[in-house]
Amino acid sequence: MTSSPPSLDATQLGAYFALIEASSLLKHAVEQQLRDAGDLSYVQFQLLATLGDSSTGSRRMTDLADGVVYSRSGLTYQAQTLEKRGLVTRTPSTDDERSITVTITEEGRAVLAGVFPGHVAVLEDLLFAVLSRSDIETLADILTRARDHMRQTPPRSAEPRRRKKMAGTDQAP
Amino acid sequence: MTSSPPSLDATQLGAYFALIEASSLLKHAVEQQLRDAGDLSYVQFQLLATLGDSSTGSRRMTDLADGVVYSRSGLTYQAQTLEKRGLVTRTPSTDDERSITVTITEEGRAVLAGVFPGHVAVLEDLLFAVLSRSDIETLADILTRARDHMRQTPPRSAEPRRRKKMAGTDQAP
DNA sequence: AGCAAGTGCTTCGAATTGGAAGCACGATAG
DNA sequence: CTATCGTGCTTCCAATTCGAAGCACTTGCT
Repeated sequence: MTSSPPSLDATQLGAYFALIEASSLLKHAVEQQLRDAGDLSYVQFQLLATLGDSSTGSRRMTDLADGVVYSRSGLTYQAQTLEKRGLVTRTPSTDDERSITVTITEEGRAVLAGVFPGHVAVLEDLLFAVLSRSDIETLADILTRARDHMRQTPPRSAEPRRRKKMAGTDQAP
Repeated sequence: MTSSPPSLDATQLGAYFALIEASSLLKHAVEQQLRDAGDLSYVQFQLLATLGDSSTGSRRMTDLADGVVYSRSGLTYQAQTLEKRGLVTRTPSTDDERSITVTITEEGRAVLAGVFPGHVAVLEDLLFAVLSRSDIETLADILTRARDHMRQTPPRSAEPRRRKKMAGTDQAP
C-alpha cells in the first residue's frame, strides 16, 4: 500500500499548533484569574456558567458532561464539590428516576457574577485585544463549524456504550 | 461604582466558547488516538514532536515547558517517564551546570513516526474536513496573532520569579 | 573574593482526571 | 409480567498536574 502523503502542509500545521497553543495559554490565564477571584477551577466555572445560561438554571449530569467535554466520573466529583460549597443543588429527576438534575443556587449565581468581570477582562486583554471585529466574527464562524462537526462525529471506534440518537451505523456485529 | 459593561457581545462569546470547545474536543480525540497508537499522552507527544522539530533534536527543560505550556514540575515528571521508556535522553548541559538538555532518541523518533500518520488522520477528519483552504489560512493567521500576543503578555501580576528578558516594566516596587 | 539575588530543575503533597466496573432504573421484546 | 439490553451516575483506583519549597549553580555588585 503506497500510503497517501500523511503529512500536513505548513499552513495546516500552523493552524493546528496555534489553536492548541492559544487555547492552552488562554485557559491557563483564565484559570489563574478564576482561582484568585472566586476559588473556582476552570471546569467549575464552565459548569456554573452553563447552568446560569439555562432558562431553568438546571441540567442533567450527562448533558453537563457533554457540554463541557468532561468525563462522567470527573463530573460526579466536581458536582459533589460544588454541592458542598452550596453553589449547586443535586436532585433526582422526577420523570426519570436514574438521572440527576443539577441546579445552580443563588449563591452559585453570586459567585459567578463575582468572577465574571475579571474573566471578561482577561479575555479582552489576551484574546480580543489583538483581533479586529471582523477577525472575531470569522474566528467564531470557522471554529463553530469545526466544533459542530466534531460534536457529531463519533469518536472513531464507537464503543458498545457509545451511541447517540443515530440509526444506520451498522457494521459487522 | 457604575462599572463599565463587563459583558461580551454574542459574537465574542461565540468565538470564545467555540475556541475552547473545539480545542477540547480535538485534544480528547487526539489523545485517544495517541494512546492507542503509541501509548503516549498528549503532552508526551507534544514533547517528542517539539524535540523532533529541533535541528539538534534537543532542548532545555525550561524551554520545553514553555513551548508546550506546561508546569516545570509537570515537565520533570513527563521527562522522567519518557526517559524510562528510552524515548529521550537527559544530560546536564556543558555550559550551564544547572540546566538539563533533553534529547530525543532514535527510539523516540520511531515512536513519533509510528503515531504521526494516525494523528494526521484524526486532524484531517475532525478539524480540516469542514474547513476550506482559505478557512485554514485565516484561522492560522488569527490564532497565530492571538498566541504571539499571549506569549509576550506577562500573566497579569508578574510574580518575583516571573520575568523574561524585558526591561522597562517598572511599577511601584 | 564574598555575598545576595536570579535561574534551572526536582521533590513533596494535595487536588484532579478518566477509564473500568458496578448499581439502579427504564424501555423493549417475548 | 419478566428477561434483557440500554442509559445515568457513582465508586474505585492509578496516573497526572501544579504550586510551594528546596537545592545547586550563576551572575551581579561591592
